[in-house]
Amino acid sequence: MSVQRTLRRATITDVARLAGVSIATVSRVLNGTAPVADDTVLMVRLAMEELNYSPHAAARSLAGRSTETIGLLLPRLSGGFYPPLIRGLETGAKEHGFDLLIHASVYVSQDGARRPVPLDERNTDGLLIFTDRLDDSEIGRLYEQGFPLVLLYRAAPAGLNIPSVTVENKRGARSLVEHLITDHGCRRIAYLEGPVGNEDSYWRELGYCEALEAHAIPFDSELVGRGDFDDVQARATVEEWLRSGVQFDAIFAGDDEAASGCIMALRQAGKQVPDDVAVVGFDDVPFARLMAPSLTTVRAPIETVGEVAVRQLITVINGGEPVPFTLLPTELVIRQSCGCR
Amino acid sequence: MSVQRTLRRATITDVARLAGVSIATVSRVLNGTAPVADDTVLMVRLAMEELNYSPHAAARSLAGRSTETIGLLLPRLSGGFYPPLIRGLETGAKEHGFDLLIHASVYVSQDGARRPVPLDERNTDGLLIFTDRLDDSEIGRLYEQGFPLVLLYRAAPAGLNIPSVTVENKRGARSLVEHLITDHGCRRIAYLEGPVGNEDSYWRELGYCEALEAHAIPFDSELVGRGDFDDVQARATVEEWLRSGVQFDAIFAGDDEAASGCIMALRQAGKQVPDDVAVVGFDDVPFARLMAPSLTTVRAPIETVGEVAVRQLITVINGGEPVPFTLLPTELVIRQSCGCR
DNA sequence: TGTTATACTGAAAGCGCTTACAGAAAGCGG
DNA sequence: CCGCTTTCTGTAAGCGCTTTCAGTATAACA
Repeated sequence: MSVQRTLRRATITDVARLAGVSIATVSRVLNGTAPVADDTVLMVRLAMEELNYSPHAAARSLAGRSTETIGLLLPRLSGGFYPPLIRGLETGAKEHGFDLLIHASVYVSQDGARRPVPLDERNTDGLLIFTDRLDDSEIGRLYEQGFPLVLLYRAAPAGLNIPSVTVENKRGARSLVEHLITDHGCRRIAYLEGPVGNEDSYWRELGYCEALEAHAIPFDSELVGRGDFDDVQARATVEEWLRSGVQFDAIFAGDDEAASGCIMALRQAGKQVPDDVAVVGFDDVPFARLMAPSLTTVRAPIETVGEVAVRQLITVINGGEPVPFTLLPTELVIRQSCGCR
Repeated sequence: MSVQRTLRRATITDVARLAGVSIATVSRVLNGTAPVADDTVLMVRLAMEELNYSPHAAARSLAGRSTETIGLLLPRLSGGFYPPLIRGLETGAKEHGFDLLIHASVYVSQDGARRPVPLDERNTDGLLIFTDRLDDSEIGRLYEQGFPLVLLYRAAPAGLNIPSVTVENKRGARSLVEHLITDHGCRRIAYLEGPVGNEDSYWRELGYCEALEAHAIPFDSELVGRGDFDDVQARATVEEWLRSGVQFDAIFAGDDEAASGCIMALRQAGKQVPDDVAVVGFDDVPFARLMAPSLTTVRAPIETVGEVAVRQLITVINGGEPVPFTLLPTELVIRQSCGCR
C-alpha cells in the first residue's frame, strides 16, 4: 500500500506522440515561441493534461542555456535580518520573471578542500552573494568566468568590477552614537563588533570612532568587545564585562540581535535599561519595536537593498551596464532604550 | 573597463582535448566512477585547473538523472519560526550529501492560472512541503508522478500515502491552557487562530477546547479571533476586542509571533501583562525568552522536525520505506507572561 | 493569374554530461 | 609462452529539451 509509484515521467516525446505532432510543435506551444494552429494547440494541451506532463528543468536549461533563476548565497538565516532582505529579493526577482534559489549554508573552503560554490553556475543565471566567508578567490574565479555577480553588504575585492549594494553604515552609526553623547550625556560607550571581517561592522565601528572623536571622547579599546551580531555572543560579552567591572554607561551593540542579548545580560544583572545603561542597535529589525524597552536603532532599508540588488543582477545577466556601487541611506530611529521619553 | 567578460565556459570537451584524453575519462576523474591511471588523473586535473573548469549542473543532472538536492517550499520566511526549521533541514540534508534549495514564495494558483510548483521536479530529487496554500490537487499531481514528497506540519490529503512530520499541537495547547486555568485561575481565555486552513491552528484550538471542557468552562465564540500567527494581525484583533469591551483574563495567542502582538496591544492600552491579562504563545521561538515579560509558551522541537523530515525524504528518494507519520512531543515552558514567578 | 509574404509544421542538430560497451595493455598462474 | 583477469581508455548512445532550417499550405497582392 505504500508504493509511491515510480512510473517514468512523461517527456515531450510522449506528448508529441499522443498529440500526433512533432516535439518541436510541443515545444512551441510550451514556450509560445512560434505560431501554432489553434487546433494543434488544443491537441497538445490535452495530451499534456492527459499525461500529467511537466517539462524537465535540467533538459530545458541545457538546451535553452538559461535557468531563469538567480541564486542567493547566505551565511545563515537566523534572526530578524534576513527575512526582509529575502522579501526584497523575491519581489525583485519575481518582477523580472526570475525565481530565487536560496542557499544558506557553509561553503567555505575548509581543511583546504576547496568545495565548489554550491549554487554558482549550477542552477542559476547569476548570483547574489552575502557572506564574509566566501573568500575573494572564489569570487574572483566566478568573476573571471564572466558569471553574473552582485555583492550584498560588502564591496568588491580590489580590482574586480562587481556591482555591490549596501547601506550607509558609518553615517548611521555615527548619528546613533552622537545621539547618545549629545542627548543623553553618555561618555563611556561600548561597542560590540560583528563577526570578524564583516564589512558592516567595520564601517559601524568607524562611525562610532568618528562620533567619539567629534566629541573629544578618547577611544578605549577596553570598551570594544565581540558581539558577532548574535544575541548569545553579545550577552556573554556583556556578562563578562559586568563580572570584570568594566565601566560603561551605554552600549552600541552592533546590530539589533546583539542589542537584545545585551539587554538580557543587563537585566539579569539587575541593571536598568536605559537608566543604568543605554542600549542601541542597528538595522531596525521587526522585533526592535517589540522589545522592552523598545529599541533605539538605525533603520537600514533592508528590503530595498534586496530589490536594488536583484535589479543590478538582472541588468548584468542581460548584458547591461549596472550601477557599480549603491549606498542606501540609513535613518536614526529613536525609541526608548537610549533613554528617550 | 566594465566588461564582465563573457568567455564561453570551458566544457568537458575542452578539458579532454587539453589533457589529451576522451571526455569519458574526464568524467571518470570527475566522479571517481572507474579507475584511471595516476598520470592521466594528473593531466586531467591540470587541464581542469588551467581552464577553470566546473561541470555544468544541468547537463549533469540530465545525464545522471539526479540533482543531489532537495527542495523546500515555504509560504514565507519571516518570523522566528523558520530559521530553526531550516537549520534542522540543512543539517539533515548535508548529512546525506544533499543540498537544500529553499523556495519561499507564493505559488498558489491565482486567477485560476495554475502556475507550476516552482521547485518540484525542476531542480530537485524530492520536495519538502510546508504550506497551506499549495492545494491538495497539486500535491496529488506530484504524488501521482511518484515524485518524492514529505509534508511538514500537516497531514497528507486523504488517500495519499505521503510521509508527514509534525508536533503534538493538541497536547501542547491543552497543557498550556490548563496551566492558565489551574495555576492562575483564568476563566475567560481567548484564542487567536492561525491562518485559515492551517492545521497547527486546528489542533491547537482543539487542545484549547479540551482544556476548557475538562474544567467545565463553556466555550465562548466571542473569545476566538484572528491571529494569523502574525503580530500585526494579532495586535489588531486584541485592540478591537479592547475597543468593543470583550472581557478576558488571558490570551492563548496561537503562536509566539501573535503573542508579541497581543502584548503590544495590551501595553498600549495600559493593561499589565500578566497582572491584568495573561498571555501565552506557542513554538518557543528564540526571542520568546527575550520578551518582556518573558513568554510562557510551548516548546515545539522545530529543528528536530526539520531533521526528521529530511531523513524521511531521503529514505523515499532512495526507494526506502519511510515512517508514514511522525508526531514529535511538545513541552510546556513556563516563564512570566502567564503570571508565574 | 502569378508572386510573395505569412502561418504553420517537422527533421535534425546539438546543449554538456554519464555510462554502457568494447578493446588494448598489462599482470599472473601454470 | 598461453589463456585469463584486471586495469585503463575510447567510442558512441543517449538524457529531454530548444532551435535552426527547410519546407508546405494558405492568404494577400498586383
